[in-house]
Amino acid sequence: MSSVQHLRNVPIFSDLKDSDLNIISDKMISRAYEKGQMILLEESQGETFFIIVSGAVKVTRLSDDGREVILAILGESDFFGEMSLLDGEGRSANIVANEDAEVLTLSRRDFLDCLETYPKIAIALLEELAIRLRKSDQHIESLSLSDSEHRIAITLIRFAQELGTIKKGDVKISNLPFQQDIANMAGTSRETVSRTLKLLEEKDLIKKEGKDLIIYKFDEFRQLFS
Amino acid sequence: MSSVQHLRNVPIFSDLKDSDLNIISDKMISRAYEKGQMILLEESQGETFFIIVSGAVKVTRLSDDGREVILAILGESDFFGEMSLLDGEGRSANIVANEDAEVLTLSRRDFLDCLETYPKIAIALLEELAIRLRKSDQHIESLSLSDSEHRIAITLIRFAQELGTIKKGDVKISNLPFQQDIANMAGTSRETVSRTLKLLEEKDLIKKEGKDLIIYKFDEFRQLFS
DNA sequence: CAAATGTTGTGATAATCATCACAGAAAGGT
DNA sequence: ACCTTTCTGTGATGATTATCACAACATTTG
Repeated sequence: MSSVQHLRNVPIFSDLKDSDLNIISDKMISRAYEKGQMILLEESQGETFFIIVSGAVKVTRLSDDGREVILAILGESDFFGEMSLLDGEGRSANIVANEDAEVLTLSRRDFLDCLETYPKIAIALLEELAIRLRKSDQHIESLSLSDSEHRIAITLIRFAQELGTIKKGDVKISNLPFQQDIANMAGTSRETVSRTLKLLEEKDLIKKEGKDLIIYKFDEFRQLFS
Repeated sequence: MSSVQHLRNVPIFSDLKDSDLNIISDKMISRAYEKGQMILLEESQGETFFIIVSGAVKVTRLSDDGREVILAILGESDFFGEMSLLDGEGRSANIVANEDAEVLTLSRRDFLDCLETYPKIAIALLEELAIRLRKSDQHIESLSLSDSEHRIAITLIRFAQELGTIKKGDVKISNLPFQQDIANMAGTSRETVSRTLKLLEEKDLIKKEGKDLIIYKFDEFRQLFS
């Protein structure tokens, strides 16, 4: 797929004419990262905007004692790097390739020019940030209340919404992240994730199938863990 | 203070000329709320943008079992309500007056017009949302890692940054929120907050003075809880 | 200024969950 | 196919912290 085709799939660019997309596309540089490779380091200066063409990355923060908190896992057509371009602060998070990943990058200068030239992009970006803020709020809520079973269930729901495919009310999450990553998102330990997944399976709410996970009756499941 | 004066203090409007501010100001309606009064209800349609002139509000989410999670406490010159205006989703949080509060409101229509007419506002708003997202990320981190002592300390740091006044390296938080509210932000219980504040005081890191709280050597304190 | 209401301090107890430890399973490399 | 590394399952144990219960203190209200 050409890089213009990719841009078209990115929500904040979807409103633009082909001619404008071409102009932007020409300014972008393609890069590839291997699984596990660090794409952006916390504390470094933020000078680039990234769009994911293929693969997935995780957005993390590291505590002083070296433990990792996963803020989000991003996939195809998601973008990142905009935050420090916008507010001028340093990076607030690390980005690591969670699988082999290919990205398009745009320089700070070109990105900000884009915002000025195409107010629609600015407004679309506002929408996107509003959505992310909403997700953060839900994340905060789930971490504040509730026991680990709820937190893990809510984390599964997040994955389902991002990566899941629906089939007659059930949702299948292909390539479920490792238990350690789920634990780092749910704010619990890897062992608790293991035990809880078993528990949910015994209650016939989910089913593990190799690398995939099926959530039965997704709507009811979501209801159950509100 | 006139309402134009207030607008001038709001970051997203601070770049505008007086003449433009006047135009916007004319479209705004002033409202007053008493302490404890609900300003916005979760799930209701979002049709209004609010700016706080005086007083304070808390942004909360309620879990199914009725417990309250406080996402933020906002004060003078802060604004809210923009999220559902931007992404069209329903409200994601409740807003309650935390003390008697006076606000200026702008309708959905006028707010969106503003964004189109003054691209600078859109960009300033992007900045503000980026800052909030950053704070949310920190909040998520603090809830994910760390024991209750850390979480409470970090909550105090957040208050200090929002409401505190510095005096020779110490920060004084006037009118510290109730322990129950601190607990709801830190994701812990009211009793644990009580015990932890005592503990921090015994360690000579903070001092309670009636309704106020002093954090000694704020920089070191922040270092300590990273 | 009493009474009522709201807020804080503190002990005792029990539940949840992190941690340690290790075995078994799966995936990846050569 | 074999070895190595990574990931998962599961028991035992102890630490942390929620919860209950109630007294003390503070603030508001009639």
